[in-house]
Amino acid sequence: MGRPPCCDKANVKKGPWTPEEDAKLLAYTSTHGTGNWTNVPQRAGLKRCGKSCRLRYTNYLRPNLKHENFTQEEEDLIVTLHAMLGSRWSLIANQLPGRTDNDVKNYWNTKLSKKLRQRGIDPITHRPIADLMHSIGALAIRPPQPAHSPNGGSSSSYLPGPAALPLVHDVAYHAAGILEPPPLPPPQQQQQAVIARVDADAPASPAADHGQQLKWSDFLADDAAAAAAASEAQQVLGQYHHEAGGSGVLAAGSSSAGGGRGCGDGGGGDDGAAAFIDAILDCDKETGVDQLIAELLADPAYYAGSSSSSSEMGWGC
DNA sequence: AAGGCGGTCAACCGCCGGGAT
DNA sequence: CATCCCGGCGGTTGACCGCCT
Repeated sequence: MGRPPCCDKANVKKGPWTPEEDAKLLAYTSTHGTGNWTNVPQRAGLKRCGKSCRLRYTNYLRPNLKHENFTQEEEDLIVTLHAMLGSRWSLIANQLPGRTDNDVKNYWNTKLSKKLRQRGIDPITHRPIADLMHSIGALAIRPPQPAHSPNGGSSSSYLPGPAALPLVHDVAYHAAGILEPPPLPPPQQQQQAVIARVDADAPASPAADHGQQLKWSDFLADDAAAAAAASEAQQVLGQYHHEAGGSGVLAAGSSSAGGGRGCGDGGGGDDGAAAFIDAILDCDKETGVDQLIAELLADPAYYAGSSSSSSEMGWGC
């Protein structure tokens, strides 16, 4: 059962905001601050839904918002973070001062995803499209994967974390091996977090030459840049996980549609995946690379100068 | 000049997690 | 412990605009 409407839709104005409405909302927030949005329309004299007021404020009226075009550095950062986090627009926007999640989302959907596609990169997986086709062919002969979702509602929403970590390598466009989303490991193997390679013929990646299996830790240990980037994603996710209080925030794949968010009531698949994440985080702590993250995030040159930069890909303007 | 078309982006919708009661 | 309510999130929609034919 969904929630009832937050306001009486019959008496609520919809559509574009007028300057007068903006002025009222700004006047109210400047004197009373934000919060308790459900009461804001009444107190500010607006015939709007509280949600609409909040959205208008956070996406347009809020102080310190940037309204100019995205810079090359911001583009690079969005692509990098999207490769690591998927469509966690609020998380990505948090790394871009003055930008809102709506800004980032729109920019991605209208500009960046097309840029990537034009350059032969799948904007969802951040892998070369040609390699994707190859891996699709490999998947076609694999035995079917067990259903992850008990209600079948969001079977496409595998964890972005495990999927994204090797993609950090991919986003560096070093053509790491084609990796599939992590299979749900049996309990005795969860701590090992072993990922099977789909395509043994893929270009070299750490440990790629040494067998059909590799561990996340191999990536972390063998490539400092990838380790740092991966750890960065984990730290961001971990922080978000902490802030959000635990469950639910790690689910939903980068391309899941139709409200595939959250762990819901916690199917077995998500439990396994959560353990998988824990194993990665533990590994990260051991290597100590998480300390690098703050420095990397604080240094724009990391994004501009790393092999993952768009300049290397030539997709700058 | 006008209609079609695609791109952009503000706004809406439905769902979720978490705090309050 | 259960329920209600609020804020937040991501996906989607639709109005607007500029370009092209």
